[in-house]
Amino acid sequence: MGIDQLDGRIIVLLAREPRVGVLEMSRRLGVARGTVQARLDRLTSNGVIRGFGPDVDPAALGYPVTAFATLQIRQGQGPDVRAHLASVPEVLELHTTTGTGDMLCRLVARSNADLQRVIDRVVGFDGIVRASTAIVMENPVPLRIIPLVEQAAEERART
Amino acid sequence: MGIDQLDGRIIVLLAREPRVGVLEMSRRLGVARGTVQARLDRLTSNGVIRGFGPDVDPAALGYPVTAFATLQIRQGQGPDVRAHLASVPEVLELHTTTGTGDMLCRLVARSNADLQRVIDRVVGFDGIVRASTAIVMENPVPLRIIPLVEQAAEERART
DNA sequence: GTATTGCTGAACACCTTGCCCAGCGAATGC
DNA sequence: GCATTCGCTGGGCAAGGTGTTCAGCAATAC
Repeated sequence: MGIDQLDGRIIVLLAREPRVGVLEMSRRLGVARGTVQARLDRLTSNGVIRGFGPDVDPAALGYPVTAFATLQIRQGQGPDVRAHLASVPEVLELHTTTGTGDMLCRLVARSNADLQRVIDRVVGFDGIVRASTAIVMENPVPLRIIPLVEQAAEERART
Repeated sequence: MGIDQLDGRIIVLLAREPRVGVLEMSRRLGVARGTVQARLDRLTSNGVIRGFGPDVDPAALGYPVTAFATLQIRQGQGPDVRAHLASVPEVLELHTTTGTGDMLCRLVARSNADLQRVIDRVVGFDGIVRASTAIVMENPVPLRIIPLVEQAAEERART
């Protein structure tokens, strides 16, 4: 487990310029093409790189409102609630957290008014006891991984 | 704004098999290659597709613990707190939410014990009044976009 | 000392990409 | 009604990348 410096540089380069090919990467990194290919194969089969899925902006799709909802679940209703939430397209993400029956989910909606509809659909399910919602106003740090990758590569280097 | 059915099929196909090229996509979708290229160009310049960055799994990097922290910020300290949090690699994401001075951030750590170190670093900053943390136990719905894309394409189709 | 592992540099055929073009149907504007 | 514009089609072209394999070599492990 873990990545070395070359792995780190590959991931960072890939994150900054996803369009570069293997050959171009090998040129930029100063290593052989086969090396980059082997590293990439290893990183993907390792599970370090899950995939290269397109990063879609919900706002551009017509869903500019994001919110986080904390749900309190009745004991034993977890599986049902999960299935219910998974069936709602506006639920982008769902986590179960510490504490009895607590879940945290990320929602999107077409507008603040539409958010009410989404929340009603989300909480309108037997097994959800209580819900509290926080609407996102700004996103100063969008989901990122580069700093963590660099730190992981650095720490490995000191070994 | 918005996407039509072909756009939706392109995004979904791309999300399921990110490695396919433009030519292969055109074959699978039954349209001309130039069409797929034009749509992709439009989707990326539209901002619907932000990029194709590698999807890195923090757990495989050695950070298997995820948590969400809600922070209460002292009035006027917002910008400073943002800069501080942005400088912490373990902060993967930061949102400001409704309510006075509230922020929500996603953290990762090497272990539960390490999480304490991360939290100390995060909250050890003037301007953060209070923090409450929820540790993620399970992730029944990982970050997803396909259902929303399909819904957006469907709704557009009915126009 | 020997085997193993990982990187290098090169070669090969194959295929995709990026770009161009003319034609055509449908929607739009006059 | 008629002309224009727009998007999709299907084709062609040169250029370059990909997937794969190979031998050589250095560092490491046994």
